[in-house]
Amino acid sequence: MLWDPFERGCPSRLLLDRIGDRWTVLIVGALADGSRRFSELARTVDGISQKMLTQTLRSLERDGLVDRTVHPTVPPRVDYELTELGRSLTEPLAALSRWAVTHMDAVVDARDLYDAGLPGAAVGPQAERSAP
Amino acid sequence: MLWDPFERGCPSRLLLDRIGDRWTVLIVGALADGSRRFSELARTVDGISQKMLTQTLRSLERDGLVDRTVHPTVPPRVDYELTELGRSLTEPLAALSRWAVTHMDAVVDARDLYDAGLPGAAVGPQAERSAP
DNA sequence: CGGGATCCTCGTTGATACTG
DNA sequence: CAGTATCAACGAGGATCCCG
Repeated sequence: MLWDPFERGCPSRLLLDRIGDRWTVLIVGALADGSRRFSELARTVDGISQKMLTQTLRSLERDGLVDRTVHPTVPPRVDYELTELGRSLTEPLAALSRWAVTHMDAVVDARDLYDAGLPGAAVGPQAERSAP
Repeated sequence: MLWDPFERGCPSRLLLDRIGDRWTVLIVGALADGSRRFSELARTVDGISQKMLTQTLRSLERDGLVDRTVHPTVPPRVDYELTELGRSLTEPLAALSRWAVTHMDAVVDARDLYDAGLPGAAVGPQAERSAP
């Protein structure tokens, strides 16, 4: 079938939403180099609530990106690991993260420039005090 | 400076949010092969409201990813175009889109499997009808 | 045509508390 | 430890109207 994220109702747009999601990027990143426990993920992805962690992991599991393994020990222990499909997503997402980190400085500069330029608003030559 | 998206307050996490954003991916994708007018973008990115289009374009402009050119004609005409910085983001985002489109089928299958497996819930061997 | 400004409303998210 | 459940609330996002 033909998928097109530019189309309103297309499932691929929803999928794109999910994989570009704030937490997804970080969780998949945290799982990139091997299996991790629930609590490890919670610690690695700083600031995530258990709710969002659980919820996001469930989505990833449902979409076949993550395997969930429950060890019947006490206390309970649950391991999460990327599937083959999940590993194929690792590179694109890592590239995105790398872009953000690499170009953060440039973006900060651009913002400063933009914010500084707005108050004056007169970017072009002699735009001010022309009409009385 | 050292940027780390895994840290709670780090600006790079916010930046990652923005570039992974639903509309950003599509807008940058639409601008990937050249300058586009506002109305063209609105038509290309199916289902976006003018508010979100304007808002997202402003963010992209502020972050130095997009150039905005106003032609003083009547009726007005505004062109948007990726900057050098913006073009550097094109590939990572396109890769993400490609991943979504390419693996959509696999994800659909995984979902079907997951949804079908949940009702029974008994994945392991002989888990059912054990306790009366 | 390209927006700016408003209003309003869902949904996502985060705290909190309880369970196995 | 690893969730599930519930609740409150903030904010993203859509619809609408108006202006240059």
